[in-house]
This record gives sequence, structure tokens and C-alpha cells, in this order.
Amino acid sequence: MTERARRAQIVSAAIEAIAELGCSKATYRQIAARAGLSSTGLISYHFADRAELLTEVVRDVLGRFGAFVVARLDEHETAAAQLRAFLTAQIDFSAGNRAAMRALRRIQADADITDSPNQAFAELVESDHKGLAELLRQGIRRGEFREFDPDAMAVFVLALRDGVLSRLRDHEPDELDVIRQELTTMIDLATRGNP
Amino acid sequence: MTERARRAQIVSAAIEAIAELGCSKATYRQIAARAGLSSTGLISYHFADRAELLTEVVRDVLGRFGAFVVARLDEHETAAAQLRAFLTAQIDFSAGNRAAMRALRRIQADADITDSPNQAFAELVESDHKGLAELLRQGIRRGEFREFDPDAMAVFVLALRDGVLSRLRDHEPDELDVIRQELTTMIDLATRGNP
Amino acid sequence: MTERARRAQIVSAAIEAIAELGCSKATYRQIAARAGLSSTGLISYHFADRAELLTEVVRDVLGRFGAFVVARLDEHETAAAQLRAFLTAQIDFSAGNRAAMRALRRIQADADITDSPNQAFAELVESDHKGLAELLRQGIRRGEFREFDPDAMAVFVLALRDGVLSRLRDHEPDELDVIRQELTTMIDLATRGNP
Amino acid sequence: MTERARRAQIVSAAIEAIAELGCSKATYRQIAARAGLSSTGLISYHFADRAELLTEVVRDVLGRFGAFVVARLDEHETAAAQLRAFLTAQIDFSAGNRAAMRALRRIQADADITDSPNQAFAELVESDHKGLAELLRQGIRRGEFREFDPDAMAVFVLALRDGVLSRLRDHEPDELDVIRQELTTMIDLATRGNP
DNA sequence: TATGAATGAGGTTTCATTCAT
DNA sequence: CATGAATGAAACCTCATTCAT
Repeated sequence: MTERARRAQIVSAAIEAIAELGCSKATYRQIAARAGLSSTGLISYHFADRAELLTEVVRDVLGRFGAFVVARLDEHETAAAQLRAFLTAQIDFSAGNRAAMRALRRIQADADITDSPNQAFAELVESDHKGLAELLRQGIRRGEFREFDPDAMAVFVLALRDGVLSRLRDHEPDELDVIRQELTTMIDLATRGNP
Repeated sequence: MTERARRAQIVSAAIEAIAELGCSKATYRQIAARAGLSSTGLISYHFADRAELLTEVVRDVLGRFGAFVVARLDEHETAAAQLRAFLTAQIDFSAGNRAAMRALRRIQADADITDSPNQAFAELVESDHKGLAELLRQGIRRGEFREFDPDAMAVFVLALRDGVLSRLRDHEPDELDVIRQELTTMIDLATRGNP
Repeated sequence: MTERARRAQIVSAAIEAIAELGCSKATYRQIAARAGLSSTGLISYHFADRAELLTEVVRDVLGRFGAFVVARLDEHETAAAQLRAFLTAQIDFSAGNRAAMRALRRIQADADITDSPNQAFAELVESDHKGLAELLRQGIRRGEFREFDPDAMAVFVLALRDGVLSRLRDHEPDELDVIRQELTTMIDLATRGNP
Repeated sequence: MTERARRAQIVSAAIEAIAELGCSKATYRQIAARAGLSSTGLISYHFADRAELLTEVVRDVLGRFGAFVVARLDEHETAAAQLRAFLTAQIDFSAGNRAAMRALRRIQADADITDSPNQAFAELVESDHKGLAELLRQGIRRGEFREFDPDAMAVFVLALRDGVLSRLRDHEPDELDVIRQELTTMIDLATRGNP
């Protein structure tokens, strides 16, 4: 079996284990069991460290996540449409990758601020924020949006995204359509220029 | 030393340790050191379990948090004012209890879904949500708010709260005033009835 | 059981294990078995590190060794007599502490030059050499010995000591008396002034 | 690549690794790295055992060592001259093969008494001793040396050799000339017949 | 109650070795 | 012959917990 495939398999099992058990109980034994490995040594063989494994998990999920969202954004032109796409894309990805998203949040909460996985995460949040603020700034400049502080609004939009994701994480996805509709309305109300 | 005082002391040390080190590194040794205890056995003596200790930490923080917010809410009458008070109270408590809030989030993220501390947390989130939705429903009924889905809006408001708290956690509190102002505006725009 | 006694017991078991099996096979399991401990964790409880345990072994043996030799040296006054006492004391100690001496040599050979146990050892060798050279220098000054280079002779005397000890380590002590007698003669011939 | 050459290459890398790191840290990985091998499996392929590899290392060094000394001895006829040649040859070989000699000592010190590498070593020491004792016995018989116990004197001479080598190992070789000169004098004094 | 030594399970990691390719 | 992934035993160490004092 090729190294790459094995690493992917282990990362995938780690995501499952962390999502299900939490970071501290997602031991090598649990991960190995989920991946069908015969020895925890095989994990150490492919990853130098527990830290490296967690970093890889974060990198993997964030990578897929980012690619998914960027592809959706590219389909739209106006700032308002992109803003909507930004939110719905993330909600859709999350709905389809619940375990991965849950694992992500758990790793982030467990890690020391100085730890490598957390740095990757912090960078993403920051770049998310900057990109979104820029999008909003453009929308204001073009007159699509009313005048507001783009940084503050970026915080709110990201917050709404996270909150919705968190809600979807813990409840059945029945609500999804209502929430999606209301979210769009709310964002529109909060951002649009005077009619 | 009285049992009660000792337990409180240990809980307090546990909050420090968890906030600083994360759940998995907040060992009894670390907690004992922070509490000035000479033996980790003393923690086991006062708490049946690690789970019981964590549950107690959650209960303690949530208790203080809830009392603080309720007191603030009681000062207001209209739904709109209570909504604003709900948000600012939580932001203020968080700003003054950063370690406790961070510990809370870490415990929640680390716990197994079935674990007792996580259940306490889930209950709180649910009651938060229900209380808020009821508040919004009242506001709609009284004509203070426009017609929206109160459950969805509750999700959004809680999301905004969490996002703002998270932002304040990781950045200097300079932004606090701008964000607070913009938040009020946004909530008003999103909720108010037609002018 | 007091900490001190437990540490001594573990050190003693470690000496046995190292002497018998060599450094790399003297695992915590072996040591725990020899000490009658129920868990290897108990060794970790009393010693921070394997390095600390080995350092302690070295310190223990060298301490007893040094005390024994100094006591013997103090019984004599002339340089020639002290030189003889120096040699015979060490031979006697070694004969009575074969396991300890063997463990010492093994630790020294295994350790990196930078390791802490080896530093303790290197210091002892150096101080041995200096003390002996000074003794020889005095003997020359007083006319007890012929003119020779005291540093070189110190090397030889220590070499003879080590060689004899090594020989005694690997062979039955039958030869002890002959060797002791011949050694005295040899040293006399090599050091004494012209008659 | 021929089997023979590969084995030699591995042995050579093992010598380096052991000399530098000590027995317990000279893992297959280290050895493979030093030999430029791409897999530790290759070592297992050419040597049945770690024990066999160590035995081979010992055999290799001792073989070269012995050949070197024998060649030097053959240049001399009198017992006194051969005794001097015996010592200087060993010192010279050691000076030119420091890593190999250090590896040798480390293997010996680490090995279980029953282990194969140690047996090879013990045999050498014994044969060294016997050859030397025989040389001395001859010298006495021929009247070149005074009357002494040849076995004891052999112990001393070997001891002097080892001590000098050890000293040279740990100190700059500046002292070499003084020590060599003094050693000759000392041996002469200790062995020569009455003048 | 408090102490601190003891316990035993379990953590990650490394090792020599095997085996399919 | 060579490779490198896989194996499983065993290493050291830490943890929450227990227990005698």
C-alpha cells in the first residue's frame, strides 16, 4: 500500500475517532481500530508525532473546505451574491462533512495556542475574516450595501456562519431550509443599501 | 478546612488549569499545584471522579453566568431592550471571566457526547435558545419586531453572541466599542418592524 | 515506606540488573522485578528519568568508593605507604563490591560523553589523577621516590589499578594474593629512589 | 553488490554508530543512515541478528588489531624488545583506529556475559594474556628479566597498555611522547634483571 | 481530613525483524 | 538483492486513583 494512501486512511480514521470521542480519548488504539490497522506502531511509522497527525487532520479538512467554498464563490459576481454563496457553501460543506467539522472544532479547542494545528486554524480564521471584510468593502463601494464597518460586519457574518453550523451539528437537519431562508433575509436586511 | 471551601478551591484551580493548558493537559498534578495542594489524592478525596470535577466546573461557571444575565434582563421590560441586555450582559460577563469561559468551551469540545459535563452544557444551550426564542416571539406578538421565525432568529442571535465573544477572545478589546455599536444596529435592522 | 529507603532499594536493584545484563537490557521491568516492585511506574515515580536513575547509581557507588579509600589513606603518612594504601584500598573495595563496580564500568561505556552520569565519572577520574600526581610529587620532593614525571606515573598507577580490578572482575580471586604482592614489588621498583 | 562488500560496509557503519552513540543508541536506523542504505531491512537481510552484527564488528576489529600487532612483534627477537614492541604496536594501532577501539569497548561493556560478542572479546583478552605471559617467561628464562610471576606481570603490562590507551582517548595526544618514554623506563625498571 | 507513596492501566513511541513487491 | 511498508513486542513514562498512616 502506498504511503500516501495509508496516511489518508489514518487521517480519516483519526477524524472519525476525534469527532466521536473527543481529542483526549481519541488514542492511537482507537484510531488504529477504526482504520483496521494491526498496530498503533503503524501510526507512529507514518506520522512523527501525535502533533503531526493532528496537524495533518486540520490541513486535510481545511483544504477540502476551502476548495469547496472557493469553487462556489467563483460562480457569482455581485458582492451580495458572493456573500450569500459564501454562507451557503459553508453550510452545505458542513452538512456533508459533519464528522470532519466536529473534529476540527475539537482539535482547535484542545490545542494550546502555540500548537501547530491551532496556528493553521488561526491563520484560516484570520484569512477568512480579511477576505470577507474585503468583499463587504467592495459591496459598500459599489453601493450594493449600506454604510457599515466592514470588519465588524465580517465578525457578524462569520459568527452567523459558525452559529448555524453549530446548530446543525447538534440538531437534526430538518431546520436547514428554514434557517437558510431566514439567514438570507437577515443578511439582506442587515447589509443592503436603502431601497 | 470545610468541605465546601475545599471543593470551591479545587474547582477554581481546575478552571485555571483547563483554560491555560487545555483539557488533556490539565492533569490532577497541574490542578493540585495551582491550588497549592500537596497531594493529588486530595482531589480524588473530594471528587469521586475526574468527570465529577469537570461537571462541577461546568456547573459553577454556568451558574454564575446565568445569574449575571438574569439580573441584567430583569432591569428591562420591552423585548427589544431585553434582547439588547441579553447580548451585552453575556459579553460583559465573558470579558470579566475569560478563563472560566475558555475552560467551558474546552470542556465542551473535549467531552464525549454522552459525558455528563457535555449534557449540562447542551441543556444550557437549549434553555438559552428556548428563552431567547420566547423573548423574540413576545416581541413579534407585541409588534416590536417584524415577522420572522423566532427559532431561526434565536440561532442567529446566539451565533452573534458567540462570534463576538470568540473575536474578543483572540483580539485586543479595542474593537469592543465599535463592535458593540454595530451589533446593536444590526440586530435592530434584522428584527425591527417596519418603520 | 520512606522515599529515601525506596530510592536506595531501587538504586540497589538497578546496580544488580546493570551488572548482570548490561545497560541496554537493564530495563525498568528487570529492575522492578529485582526490587520486588509491583509496577515499573514506581521507578518513574521516584526518579524523573532513566538518566536520573543512572546518575544516582553512579553517585551512590562513587560515594561509597571514595569514602572507603579516603579512610584507608588517612591511616598512613609516607607517600610510599599512601601509594600502597591507595592501590590496596581500591582493590579491596572492588573485591567486596563486584556488582557495583561492574555496573559503574557499564554505565560509563554506554553513556554519551555529554551524559550526566559520564560527567560524574570523568570528574572522578580527573580528581583521582590529580590527587595521585600530587602524592607522587610529594614523594619525589621528600626523596622517597626517584625522579619521574608525576603525571605519567599517575597514569600508570591508575592503569595498574584498573587492570588489576578488571582481572579480578573476570577471574576467580585466587590470584589476588600473588597479584597484590607482585604489584607492590613492581610499584616499589618503579618508583623508589636509588638505594 | 557482492555480499561480502555489503557486509563490510554495514560493519563499518556499525562501528561508526556505536563509537559515536553508544550501543543502545546505535539502532539499525542509525547504522543504515551511516551506510547510506535505504532500508534497515537490508541489515536484517545480511545479518541474522543484531548479535551477529555485533559479533562481526568485534571479529573485524580484533582481526585487524591482532594482525597489526603480530607484524610488529615479528620484527624483534629479544623478549625485552618484543615486550616494548607489543606495547607500542597496540598504542599505535589504537591511535589510528580510535572509533573502532571505542566501539569495541562499548560493545564489551554492554554485552551480557553470555553474549557471543563478549565471548570473542574474553577469548582475545585471555590469549593476549597467555601470549604475553609466555613472552615474559621466556625473558626470565633467558635472563633478560628478573624473577617475577609472569602471570601477574602480564596483568600489569596489559593494564598499563589499557590505561595509557584510555588516557590517550580522553586527553590530547600531546602527552604521548612523555608517556611513551616514561612507560619504557617503568617497564624496564620493573622487569630487568639486576644490573 | 490530609498526606504521599503505591498501583496498574494505558499512553506514545521505537525497535528489530518480516514480507510482498 | 533491495526496498519500504507492516508487525508486534516492549520500552519509558504519566495518569487517576487507592490506601496506610
